[in-house]
Amino acid sequence: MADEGTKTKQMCPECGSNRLVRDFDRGELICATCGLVLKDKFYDMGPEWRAFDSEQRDKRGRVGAPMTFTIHDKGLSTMIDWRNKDVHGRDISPTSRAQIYRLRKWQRRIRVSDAAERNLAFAMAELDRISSHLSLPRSIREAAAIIYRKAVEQNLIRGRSIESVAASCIYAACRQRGVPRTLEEIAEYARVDKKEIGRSYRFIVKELNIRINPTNPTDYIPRFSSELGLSSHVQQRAIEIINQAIDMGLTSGRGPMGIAAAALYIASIEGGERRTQRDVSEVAKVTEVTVRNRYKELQERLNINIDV
DNA sequence: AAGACGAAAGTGGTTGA
DNA sequence: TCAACAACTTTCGTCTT
Repeated sequence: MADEGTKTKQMCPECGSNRLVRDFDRGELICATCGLVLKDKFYDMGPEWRAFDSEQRDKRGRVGAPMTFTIHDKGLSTMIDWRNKDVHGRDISPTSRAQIYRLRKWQRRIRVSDAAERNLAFAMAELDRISSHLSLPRSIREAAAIIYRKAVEQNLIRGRSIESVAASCIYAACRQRGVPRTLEEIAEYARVDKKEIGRSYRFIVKELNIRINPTNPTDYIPRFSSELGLSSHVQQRAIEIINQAIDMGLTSGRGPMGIAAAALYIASIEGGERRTQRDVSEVAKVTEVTVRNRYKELQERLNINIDV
């Protein structure tokens, strides 16, 4: 519903009234007197800065979660009274009683479909917001939206927050397309914690029978190594190490990020571009201890010697 | 002083009875 | 539903460069 009578300096070109009203749900500016729609995009949600890679975007982004778009009708909706009395308290005639009964029925129907629409719109906005923060390609966002719609169709949202389901759809879409983002990264921008997202994710994947390959640690390498400023040579070597590790079955049951981190650590030292365990563990979002454990293992089993 | 190391205790999720 | 279990984290003291 529209905000009540936000007065602006502008005048309606149709009727000359200055009672222009903003409808935030649709992003429209409307004349309250004659109903003319003046602009259908009075705000621009896009950032005023440009970013050329995800790091820059992270640094420049300062958009937080909106606080008050969750109350679905902002308490402004009208309800037809259940009593069969008119405004003067008199009984309503049987003929108009039947009419009013039909009106009530329709109002109920419209209101629920209205709420469903709104929830969907909210979820889509949430998908957009998160995926733009993570610089995800359009195709992933679309995939996430499709998953979300399926979840709605099968009534999987009930009992779960829209936010957590939206976030888990993004996670699922990323996993499906081999563009891995960690749960952490998604949780950073979603208004739900990692645990919640993980729970919804598992549930939805199970219920919708989405087939998801186990994450390959090599998928993380390009992103991590670019964040560490490592050369493509080192990057290549890290992938090589991981593939060897996979062949020897060293990766099963291990967290893919830990493996990726360890391989990058080894490769960076071999290539003379040493990064500290701390640096590597930071971009991979694991602890130094994990990096250490993994890299000790890899070093031992693959007979890699690092002379410092 | 920073980085690397490893022990020990704690956490959250999976599995199998 | 519960306990055992593996992977990973947190924390902290010690060693190395």
